[in-house]
Amino acid sequence: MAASLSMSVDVYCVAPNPSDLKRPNFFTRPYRQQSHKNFTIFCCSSQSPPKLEEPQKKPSLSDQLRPLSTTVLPYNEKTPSHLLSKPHKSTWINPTKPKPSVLSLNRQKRSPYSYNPQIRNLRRFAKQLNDCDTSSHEAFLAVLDTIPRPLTKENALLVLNYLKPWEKAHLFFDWVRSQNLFPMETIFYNVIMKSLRFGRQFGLIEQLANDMIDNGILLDNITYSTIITCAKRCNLFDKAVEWFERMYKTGLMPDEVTYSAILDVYAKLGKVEEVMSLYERGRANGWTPDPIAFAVLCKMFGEAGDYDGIRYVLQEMNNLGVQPNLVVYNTLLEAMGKAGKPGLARSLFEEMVDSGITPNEKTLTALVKIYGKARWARDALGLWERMKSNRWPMDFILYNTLLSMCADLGLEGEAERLFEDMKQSESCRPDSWSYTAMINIYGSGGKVDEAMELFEEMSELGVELNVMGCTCLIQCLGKAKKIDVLVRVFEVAMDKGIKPDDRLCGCLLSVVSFCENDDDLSKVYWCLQRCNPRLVAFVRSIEQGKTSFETMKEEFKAILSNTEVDARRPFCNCLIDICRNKNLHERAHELLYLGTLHGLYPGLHKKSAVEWSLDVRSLSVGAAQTAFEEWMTSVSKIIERREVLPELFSAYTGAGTHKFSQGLPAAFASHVKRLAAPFKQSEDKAGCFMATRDDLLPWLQSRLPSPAALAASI
DNA sequence: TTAGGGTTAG
Repeated sequence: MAASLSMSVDVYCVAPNPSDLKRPNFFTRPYRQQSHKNFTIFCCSSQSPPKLEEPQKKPSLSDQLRPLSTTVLPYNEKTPSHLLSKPHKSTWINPTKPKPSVLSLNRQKRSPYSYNPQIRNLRRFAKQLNDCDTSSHEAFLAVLDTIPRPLTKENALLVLNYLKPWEKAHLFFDWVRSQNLFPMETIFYNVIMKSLRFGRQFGLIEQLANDMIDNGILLDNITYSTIITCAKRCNLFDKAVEWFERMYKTGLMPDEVTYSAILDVYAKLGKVEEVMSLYERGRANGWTPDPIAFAVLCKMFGEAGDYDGIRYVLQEMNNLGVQPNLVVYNTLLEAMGKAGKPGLARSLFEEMVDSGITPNEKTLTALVKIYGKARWARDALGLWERMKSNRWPMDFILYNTLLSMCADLGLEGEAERLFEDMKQSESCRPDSWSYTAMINIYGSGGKVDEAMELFEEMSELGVELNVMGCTCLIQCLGKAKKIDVLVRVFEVAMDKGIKPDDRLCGCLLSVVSFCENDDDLSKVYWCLQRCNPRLVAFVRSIEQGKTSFETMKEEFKAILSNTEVDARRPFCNCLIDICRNKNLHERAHELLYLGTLHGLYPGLHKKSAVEWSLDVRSLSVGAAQTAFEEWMTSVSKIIERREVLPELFSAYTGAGTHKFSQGLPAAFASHVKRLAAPFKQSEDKAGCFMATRDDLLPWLQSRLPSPAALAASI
């Protein structure tokens, strides 16, 4: 035995499959910590960022899931007794001997059924039950009396299969059971459970499962997989795992359907290690996963944006000779999009079409989204042409995604044509998403009147306004300084019961940052007060300039903790802009420091031996100016300490072509010009400002080092 | 939905 395989393993583990050793190690990536130091963002020390609460986390569920090594797969009644002792102690397992089983390689067989001559009568009867009024128990019983006789097991099962919604199926199930005509076998429970799963009735399903146990009725793989997937759909992940464990404890081995169902449970919880552990144990057990299992893995790695993981899945499928089907391709495309690989998504799509698979709505939606995000106008429009010429399937989600793509790419004319197409169509009429996309397009193009026309049209046609549409419109009105109209839109939205979210607050806060007169400012504050009074109180306290740094730090942390992750950086950007507009430069620097401390600006500064660079693309104009000053102050300190400097310094603002660009390159250019800093726009790379060490040194040495002094010299 | 698992929208 090769030394590398002579390893001690826990009794529950199977010996490693050598092919698994080729897998890229995506579990042990180094955690990159944001470095910082009090009031100096770019001279690093190693203090940990203060922990912010994640508002969307549900620790109560996932925390209940104990590690797999101590729960799932420990043993069953068939496990040899010598393996059950002292599970904590390492035991040598010879890989050439049979491995402990984790799943059955044979799927559960379904019992064959023969043609039922009464099928037409039974279907007619089921339809009568489906049509009858459930609110009247008597009416239901009256129809039940007319059931074709004799009421055999096969007849009852057929009727149960046809009944919907779940309430009717459940009533019928109880009635059949009360008739005591034949024993209620497993299949009855399986059929009713599937119906209950449609209604997301996990409580009832669990009750029935316990009835089965109490009455000695066997739970099979179909029962368990239905219970597990119902729990999953109800977000009761702890219940899903609990039933999976119970299955092992009763000695029943899961087949691949149940196994991939539980893989999906762990995947949905983001428990990648547990999923991979199960997957590898299954593989070591001789399992060749089917496309559905691979789709689960793809989705999981896609959600994590883990490109190595996606590559691993592709490699595994290739090694095992498993051809991706349409769903796997769709999942892979989504995953490539989430991992930020538009080029690979495009090749994968072509590979799929070449292999003879026709894309469906989901495929095209995924791809349109990817091209839109990547701002690949030519590919997106080419795809649209192919959709039309090949008559590939379209639905309203695809239409709306196309509209959003047009918004991302600023394709106003194309969006107008699509929107008209939707209005003419029977099945894809514009809904609130479509109107929002159009408002977004007009709003980001500064076309206030067109955006407002759509807002009025929505009201006339009874299309529901949503918070996103409202935010886009307010943003556009704010930029156009139409504050009275903005307040009216806000009031209408509130009257319609729209719940303001953090994006809307961020949008109002940005309007605050560029309001020029007090009258307008008080109107916008009035709106913001209704959404987030704590934020208003915070801004007011900053503006007054009397709050201590420590107090501000604590309150800022509390506000961020209560803010959705995506809205945190915009909040901080706006707050910095507000401070700079009020000439509170010191406070702006403190806020940038706090934002960096909380990880809102990752990758702001990069160092190599030859070049140090500042990437301000995700910063507002005021925040970018503040970051630049802070950077230069840090470099000054490094000069004072006579440390080594690189030859080149660069600041990157981006080309400013994005629809949300606030003209950052131009604002940055005038800022460095005002400071007489030796940064020059690169001719090769738009939005990149370069300075050599030889130019920068004398300029910095002629300046005072403090940021406040730098700012004061503007 | 026709006894069990997987994929689409700011």
